Amino acid sequence: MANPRSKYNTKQREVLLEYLKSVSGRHVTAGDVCAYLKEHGTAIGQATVYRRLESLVDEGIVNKYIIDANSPACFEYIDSDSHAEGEICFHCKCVGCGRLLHLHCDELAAIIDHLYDEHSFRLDPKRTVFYGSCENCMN
Amino acid sequence: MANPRSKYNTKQREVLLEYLKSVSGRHVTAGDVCAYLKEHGTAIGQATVYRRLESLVDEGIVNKYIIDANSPACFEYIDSDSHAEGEICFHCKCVGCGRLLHLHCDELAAIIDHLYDEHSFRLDPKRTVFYGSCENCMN
DNA sequence: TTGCGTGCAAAGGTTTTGCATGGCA
DNA sequence: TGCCATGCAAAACCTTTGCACGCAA
Repeated sequence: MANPRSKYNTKQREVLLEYLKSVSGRHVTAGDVCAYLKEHGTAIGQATVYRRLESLVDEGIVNKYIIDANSPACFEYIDSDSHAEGEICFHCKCVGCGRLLHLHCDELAAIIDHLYDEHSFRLDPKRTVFYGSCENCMN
Repeated sequence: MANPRSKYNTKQREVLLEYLKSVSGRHVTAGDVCAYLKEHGTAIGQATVYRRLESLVDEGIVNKYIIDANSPACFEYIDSDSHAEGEICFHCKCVGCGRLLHLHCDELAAIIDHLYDEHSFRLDPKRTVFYGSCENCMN
């Protein structure tokens, strides 16, 4: 977990950021990035993908989500719009089928305040995943 | 992510649970378990450790914590005290000091209904851990 | 020119899986 | 007796690292 803050503005960094912006709102894994870029003739070495991704996280331009010990980490470009509005994304993981739901919900966001005010706990939505069953998997 | 709910009560399961109880309050990794049991002449195959650990999580007897993508998962026995009849218990894990808070709170319980009614997601509080910072570690 | 950035391949570490054997109920 | 559980080893998986070369400033 070093701190590979980027000092140069390389083509690879640009391509990567471009792609992340183009899928803004969705979560992608390092593998997704590699696959997509390869298919589009702008391939980047996977080591570089991981290194730049990490540095973008350090720079606060990209968010990193850890869903599960055995799922790859997810990355998401932080839209300056939704960032300004302070929009918070919650993650629900179905233990049945593995599906991941992304929720933007004010009512859920309220629990952050509740936890803070009533329980002196500052919830970090980036690290927190709700586990349960999705529509199709509950029975 | 299969569902290896245990149906038999084997010696291995007992040994594992025994150990987890003995370190109740601390969290241990699968590797810790293997190492400890080997040193104490009650070795269990590592595959079994992983399988039983997962089933104990399914049974709600043990919690699983994912602190970081590249750290091994942590497990912790859930004390039956905080397990009061039918009461719903939420777990908050401080990423700073590792402290684990058990919360019994109706307002939090309400999010289960909310997720179910509005988002068609059935939250499993036994599997879900809230990550963030506790009173002492936020700054 | 100076170092950081890149790419390849290989290593690393955790967790899962295949398969034959053993054990609970 | 019928399954489930176990154990070993090997595989799978994501991610990091070593090293030589390339490139930004």
